[in-house]
Amino acid sequence: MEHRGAQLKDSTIMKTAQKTIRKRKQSRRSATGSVTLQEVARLAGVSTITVSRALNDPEKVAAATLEKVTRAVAQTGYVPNLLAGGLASPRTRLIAAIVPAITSLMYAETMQYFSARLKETGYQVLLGESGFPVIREQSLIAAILSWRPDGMLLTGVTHSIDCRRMLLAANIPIVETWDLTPTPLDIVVGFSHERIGEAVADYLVGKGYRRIATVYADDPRAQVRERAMLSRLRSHGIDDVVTGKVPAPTDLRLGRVGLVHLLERGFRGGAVICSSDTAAHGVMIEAQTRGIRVPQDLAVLGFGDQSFAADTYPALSTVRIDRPRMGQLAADALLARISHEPVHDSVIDVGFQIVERGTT
Amino acid sequence: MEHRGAQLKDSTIMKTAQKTIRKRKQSRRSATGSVTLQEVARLAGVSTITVSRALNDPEKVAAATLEKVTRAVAQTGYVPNLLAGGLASPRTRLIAAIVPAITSLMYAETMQYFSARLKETGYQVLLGESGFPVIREQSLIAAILSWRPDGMLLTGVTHSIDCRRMLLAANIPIVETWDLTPTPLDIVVGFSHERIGEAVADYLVGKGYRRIATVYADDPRAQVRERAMLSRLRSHGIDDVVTGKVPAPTDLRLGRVGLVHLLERGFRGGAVICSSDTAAHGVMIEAQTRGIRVPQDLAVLGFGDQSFAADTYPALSTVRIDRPRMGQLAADALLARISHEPVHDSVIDVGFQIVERGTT
DNA sequence: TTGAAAGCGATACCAA
DNA sequence: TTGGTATCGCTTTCAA
Repeated sequence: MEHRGAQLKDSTIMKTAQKTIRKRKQSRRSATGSVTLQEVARLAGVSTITVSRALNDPEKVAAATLEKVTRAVAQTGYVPNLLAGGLASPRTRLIAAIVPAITSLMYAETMQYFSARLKETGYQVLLGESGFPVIREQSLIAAILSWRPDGMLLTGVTHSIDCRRMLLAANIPIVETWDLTPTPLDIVVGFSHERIGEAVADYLVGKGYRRIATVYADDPRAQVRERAMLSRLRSHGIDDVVTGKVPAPTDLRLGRVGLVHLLERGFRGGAVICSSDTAAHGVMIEAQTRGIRVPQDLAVLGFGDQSFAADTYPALSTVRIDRPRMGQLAADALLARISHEPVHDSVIDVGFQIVERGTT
Repeated sequence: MEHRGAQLKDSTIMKTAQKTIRKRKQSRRSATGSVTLQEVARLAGVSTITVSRALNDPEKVAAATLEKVTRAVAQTGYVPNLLAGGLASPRTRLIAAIVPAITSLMYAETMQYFSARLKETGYQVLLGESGFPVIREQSLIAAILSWRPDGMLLTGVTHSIDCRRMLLAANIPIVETWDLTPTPLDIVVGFSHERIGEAVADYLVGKGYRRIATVYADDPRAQVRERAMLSRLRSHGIDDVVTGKVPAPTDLRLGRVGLVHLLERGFRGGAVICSSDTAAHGVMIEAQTRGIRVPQDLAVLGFGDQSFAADTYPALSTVRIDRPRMGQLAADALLARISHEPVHDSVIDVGFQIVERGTT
């Protein structure tokens, strides 16, 4: 009996050992069917770690070895498994980004510049949409943190307590964008919506407008701009602003509807301020349809300075936000934090600029 | 000597064993600083695999156990590591998508519907931009395949030999979109650009237009539409079409410039066909600026039926593509393939529709 | 219904 | 410059 017991034990051990050896010796395709580092290593006649180095740190490998590895890689069509790499190392080469809606040109453009900058350095961007209104942010953040990104971009600076907790617990560099706050989670790259609201008010009053209306989206940042503007207008003695609210995200139709509502509520001429260029565009179309001349009868001011507006639409003044710069600075800030470079300023104001075209 | 050898061996084994035990017993924060399954398991007083099951297959776990696990998860703020999960299992819950440009509203909208559909089933979309013109597709595909996605969406049906090889080697479900082919890599969900070109030609001729011009983007699919249209127009006896080429992606400015060029080349009135609604929009703005009446003096036909055009812009006819449907069908097709459901048809034509508004 | 053990495919650390 | 070995955190397989 005892003998049998020992026999059994032995045979179990042997089986395991054999399995391991067989596995190592085979070096065939992995379970998933794709080529592994092992296979490349075997073909090149070196160890797996050497292949890894040849791929990630070519200068740390002898020229001859590099040559052999390169050939083996080409021959096998090896594609690294970044899941395994990310698991094994403290870097995943993944950056998460959360925007309200990718169909919003403003955010899409920012993402394009952000991604382009990161791609240069071998990072992949994982995109998440928080939607309007932002309700899913928490579960979205949890889902995206599951991929263990090396850094994260957020849109806006307002986050629920739970979100803040999760983000801080993740212990990764975070850059907030499209707004400004003296107390960022980590870094913030954006501009002040309050100052824009005030600047717009001053600008219009300076141009001599007294009869003013708004078409603003139901979006927290737009609301901040509107409130600041109304407040400043009041300090200029203007307190009969006709305000029109539309749901976010805005589109041409909402802009048109917005103007219709303003007219219904008795607004006649003056200036209309919109929360986006798209809405402003819609207002202009509706005005044109009704024979209201822009800018003679009605001035229109947008926000964003979209490419469709810049230098193309003849009669739309707007507030320019330098999106390429914001996207790139956000990427650079994250990269600096990731590589532990000193970050001089954790609050970066990219500013804004009122662009006057034909409408005001 | 033999004895010593045995001793040494033993002590080595013991050291390894001790290390392992220490590790197991500790169950502290992982190297990356985040909570692991181990920690949750220890707190819940169950094994790691039970926690895994409670999270992924709740119905395979006893109610009481589930309760304990749920509490432990909440208490620790556990966020699963999907890199580890994806590495360990044949599923990564990652789907790759490659589009020419995310700032192109057409593609952005398709992606939104595609992502939304996949998010419902717990998938994360990994987005890649191939750019205009498509040159980086191969390195992009390699980079994105490094994340071992469970499936992949491509825009268009034209891929280099090397790309096809890589894609087939990846051995994952693939859906090609925005075009049609009888020989898809796997599945194709799209529409025929040839048939659109022909339909547009027939439509215009049917409306009585003889003087025709084009503003088409330097984009392979747009070119197919244009060629098919020109060919069909020729068969209708129209062979003096004034063609204008602009770089992709189109924007309002390019539309305006496009019309300017047409006029410079002697085009006077008739109909202008554009490769996108955006370009068409630009043409209309330029026309308006020059006092050319649309549609009385000039008919304009776009492509895409963007939300900015649908029911909002009063005078733009267009070719409607059902993007929500295309995005969702693409997602459904991938999901079906991933779960090995029978796929009835690997070529899905979502069709198109010429929408007449005020311009033609 | 639950658990033990063996990987998944790469990188880090240390030694040679 | 190169390689051995031990992970990374999870799921799978198989056994209880």
